Amino acid sequence: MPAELDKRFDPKPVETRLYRAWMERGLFRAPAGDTRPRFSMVIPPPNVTGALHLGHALNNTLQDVLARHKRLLGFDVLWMPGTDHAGISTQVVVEKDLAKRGLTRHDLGREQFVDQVWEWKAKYGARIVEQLQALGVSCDWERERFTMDPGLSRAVREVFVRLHREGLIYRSEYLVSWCPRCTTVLSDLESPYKPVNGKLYKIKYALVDGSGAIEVETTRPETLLGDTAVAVHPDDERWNALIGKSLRLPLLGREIPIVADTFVDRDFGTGAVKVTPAHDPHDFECGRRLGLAMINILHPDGRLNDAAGPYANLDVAEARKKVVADLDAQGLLTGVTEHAHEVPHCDRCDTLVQPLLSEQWFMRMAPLAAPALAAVREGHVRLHPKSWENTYYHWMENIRDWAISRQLWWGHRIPAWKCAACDEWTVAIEDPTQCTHCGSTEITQESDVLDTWFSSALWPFSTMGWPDDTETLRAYYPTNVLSTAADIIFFWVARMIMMGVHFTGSLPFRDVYLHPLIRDEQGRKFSKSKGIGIDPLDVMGIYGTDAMRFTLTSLAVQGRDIRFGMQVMEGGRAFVTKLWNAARFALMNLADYDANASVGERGLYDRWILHRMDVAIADAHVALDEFRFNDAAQTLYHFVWGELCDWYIELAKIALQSSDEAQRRAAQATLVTVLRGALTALHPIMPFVTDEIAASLPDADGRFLMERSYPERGAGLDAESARDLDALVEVVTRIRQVRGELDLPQSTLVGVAFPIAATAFVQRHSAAIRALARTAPPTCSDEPPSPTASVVLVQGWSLRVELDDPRFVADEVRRLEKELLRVDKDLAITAKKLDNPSFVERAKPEVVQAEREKLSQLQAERGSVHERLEKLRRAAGGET
RNA sequence: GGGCGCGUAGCUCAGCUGGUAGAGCACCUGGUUUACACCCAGGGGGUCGGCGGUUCGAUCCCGUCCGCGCCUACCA
Repeated sequence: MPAELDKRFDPKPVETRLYRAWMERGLFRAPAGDTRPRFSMVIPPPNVTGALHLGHALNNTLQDVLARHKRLLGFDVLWMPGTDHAGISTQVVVEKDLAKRGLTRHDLGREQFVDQVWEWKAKYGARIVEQLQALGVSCDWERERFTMDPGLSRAVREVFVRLHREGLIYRSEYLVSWCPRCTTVLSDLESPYKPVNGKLYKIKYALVDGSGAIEVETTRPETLLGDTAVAVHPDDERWNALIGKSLRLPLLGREIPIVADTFVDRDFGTGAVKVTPAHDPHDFECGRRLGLAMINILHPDGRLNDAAGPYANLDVAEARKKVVADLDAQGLLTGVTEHAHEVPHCDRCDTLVQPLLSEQWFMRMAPLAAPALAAVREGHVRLHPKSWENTYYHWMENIRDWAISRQLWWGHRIPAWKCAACDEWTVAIEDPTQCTHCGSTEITQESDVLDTWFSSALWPFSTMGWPDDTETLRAYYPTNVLSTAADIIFFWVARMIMMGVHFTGSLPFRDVYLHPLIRDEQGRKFSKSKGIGIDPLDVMGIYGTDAMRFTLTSLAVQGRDIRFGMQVMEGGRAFVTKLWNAARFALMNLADYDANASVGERGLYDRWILHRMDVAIADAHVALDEFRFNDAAQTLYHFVWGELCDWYIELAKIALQSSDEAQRRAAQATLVTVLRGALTALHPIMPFVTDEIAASLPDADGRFLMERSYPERGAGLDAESARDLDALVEVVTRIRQVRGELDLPQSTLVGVAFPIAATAFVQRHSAAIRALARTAPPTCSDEPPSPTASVVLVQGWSLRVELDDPRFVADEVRRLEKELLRVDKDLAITAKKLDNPSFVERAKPEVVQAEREKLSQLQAERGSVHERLEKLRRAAGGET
């Protein structure tokens, strides 16, 4: 005796109950020891900074779809969960939190501050996990990892030490992007360009010998304090006579040379460039090439230092103002123009980035990039959509060394110790007690930590126990799929590939799925700082988790962003409700159903829906294999709504009320089979509602859907039966069209007459036609239609719909006229094609043949419509 | 400045290898039929951004222009 379902589905209590039950049953656990084929993924570890956003919801829904799908296919699945310490981001939020209490991290000191961050991590890391679980994700939570876990920290040290030993990690003075607010170096990736409306200042530099002056232009006039040359293009006839002469640096009076360098663009400004090697990336390169002095004019906090002479201790903005004023006063400022350009800002705190000279740890990338590039080129790693591969190639081919040190407190502290005696570095996995170079015990550890992405790059194997040769690693590494956002291809994906190849000898994953970016209704990128965004927890609260998951899945198209407004959720919710109600209908009709009794011969309609289900599930699986999540969702949606509910359930009602016990039982059994099949197929997308319904089906056995598998393929339908069903659908639809166009109410049953040739068809489907098209019992005769009949041509039969009311004649005339217009239009197009000799000659024969058939069909249709119309007009004319 | 992508019904978007355009929502009409008004049945609505080209035939291929977006870049 099946359970009853409530009139309405109430998601929340079901979600919490089921998730707990799944966990208790250990359904997400990856055993590592068994013999089934394996499928593994690592979660892109969310930052412990804050809360889950809609992008996470999308990405993790899609991963969960894959994980559950593979389980239903019989795979041993590991989906490895965890979180990321997110160096700068987390440090910044904790500092902001401290600032509310009027404290800075320096008030606490390093150790205490780091303790504070761990507290933050404990709190928000747990919250993130809760939110992921609310989404229903089936990660193996017993294996949850954090990038600063002891094991992962050991992996980080191991990698650092090995790379250092291989000469791939080195220290160097370099012009880095510096955030004066965070007082740390930023990678290129962490300092995005933003448009700024600046000014272009034209400044006059006088020649020392008094023979004239050169004008240069700059957007950052304060940097002239650090100028050590002015450069011109060697082939520039305006200036090359002056090369080698000296200029008097304005304000400070220093003598600087005029140098030649081809990096100068002769067409920009005056063709002469001031060179500030310590504060501009291009000038730095130029300075290196020419051996120019490098004068650093900045303190790490962004104020000017003593090298700036009278401008010392001003911050950059103040110094600029004063420099400009002083230049102007001395008549050296010869022009100011508006100048819009793009300037790097700190990705985390939006502060203007300053290029600054400093000693940093670097990682040599070119040797690592080569195999990673080849892996994608040769198709061993595939990006989906493929279009991202070009972006990947471009970046990898032009890869630069990676500045890996960060002047932060939160993160993996660099395992390098500096000797006070010999000034050498000792790099070691275990904390050393003395210098390996001179044996001195006067060593102190580097205070810098590693860029967050350093540990993220190891994630696929560090989470599985590397560098130990663990069972987990052997079983689940390399992983199969990585699903992530496209904007971190370089930050993360490329680096995982490089590190994976280098340290494990294997590519860390085969397929990389880049999910679409979610934007708001106006197409803006979601952003916490601008307050643009939708909280997935709100969405789940209002519409239910299944509805959100279904909606997100059906929006996940390859290569296109998603515009998300709350309104699109309605469709998902409606679908959940539809499924629920279909199940309610089934259960109402299964009260006396015995799951163990044998099922006799299934009816035509039963076999049809089983066949349709087979096709739908197969299509959905192909779509999933190709990461076409939207297609998978849509295929199943259409099957459930457009075929199961719209047609099969309506057809089944006939059998269910039938006095033929065998027919009734077959329909009951089919209903159970199809419903369970549909629920299973939808389970990866909508895990909660499907499991909830499945538990009340009469064949429930206490197992969850995930403990079962997809329905077996096979309940085939022969081609002839399929055509028979197509004909039925068309007949019913055509009758409904006539009814609809004449606005007949449901209560009006119309008479329908088929030609004698259709007798067998009518006998087979009489009950269905009556019920679905709301007709009187259909008859078969070849008599001409009565004056008040509407005639439609379907399946080659002239079908008469008796209207029994002269009032409808006018409507019918209008309907036929419209019909005639349509047929004539189609006829014209088809005829034109066939009249074209080159079409008949050159088009594929089967296409020509199809056109010919279409032509004759249309001609017959036209004849019938026309004849009918004439008759009606005559009849109408005769009456009035 | 380069590279990539997008522009299809009022809205949000599907349309794999070229053969007379689809869905959901919205809109209009009619509906309490053994689940579902978050529903059922029917309907209207598109020169597939513009212009050229290839082809018997182009939303789909090529060129170009217009309008968006993303990535990337050393014009100070």
